[in-house]
Amino acid sequence: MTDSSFLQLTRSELMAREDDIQRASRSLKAMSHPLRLKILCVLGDREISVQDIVEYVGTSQSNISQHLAILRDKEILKSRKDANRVYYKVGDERTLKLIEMMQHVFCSTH
Amino acid sequence: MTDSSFLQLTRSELMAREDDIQRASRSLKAMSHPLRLKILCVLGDREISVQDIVEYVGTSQSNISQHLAILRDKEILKSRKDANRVYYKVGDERTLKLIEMMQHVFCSTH
DNA sequence: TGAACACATTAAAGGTTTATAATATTAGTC
DNA sequence: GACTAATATTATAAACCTTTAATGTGTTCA
Repeated sequence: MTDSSFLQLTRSELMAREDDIQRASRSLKAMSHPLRLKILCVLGDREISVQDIVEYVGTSQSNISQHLAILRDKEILKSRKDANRVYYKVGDERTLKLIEMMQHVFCSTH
Repeated sequence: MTDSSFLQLTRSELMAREDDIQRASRSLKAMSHPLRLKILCVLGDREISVQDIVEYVGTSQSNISQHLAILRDKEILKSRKDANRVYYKVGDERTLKLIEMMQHVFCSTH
């Protein structure tokens, strides 16, 4: 091993980096399931109800609900309850940017 | 369901979209394991040998080799053999951009 | 040629994730 | 209060992923 910026890090900087890795990989893992990625693409910057997500994405209500729970737990999505329905949207601006970047990298229509 | 850009898509556009989703989620899944993400971060835009990756990342040679194989299979990394050693680097510019974007979203030092 | 190095492959045990089906909860309507 | 609609939860079996340990392959160098 010759030389690296890694070798110049203090112990606490290394641990922060380790934390970032753990947090990032948890989030990415949450996003990397085909149905969950489809949910994110369908959402974009819109807010959509569970039943509409079910129709767009095309699987059972129970299945969608579990995938939404995973995305909510990892704070990738936020939900809001209005009367009978629950509406979901992407949690913050940076996550939305990341989704756009992913579309840019992976989608044929770009 | 009220209205959506999705409803205006032709069948073949929908299938292209489905393909994008499958391809993207396979790639993201490959990137979302903590060790593999760490490999990507360590690499950045450099080209590094397997043994150096082992030292930076900190697990067994066999384990690193298996994770590298996954990243290579999914075309996230490219490898080049020089004499005794194998060097890895990120496969293309867009993937590199995506990694930078991820760091921007997830790393405390940004 | 043989020893040592760098890397890849394989097998197996353990853990995690997923879809499905069944059931529960909460809110609105009659 | 009973009924329906919308969403969440739970249990479970199957599929999948990960690490470890052992072994294999190719390359250098004495």
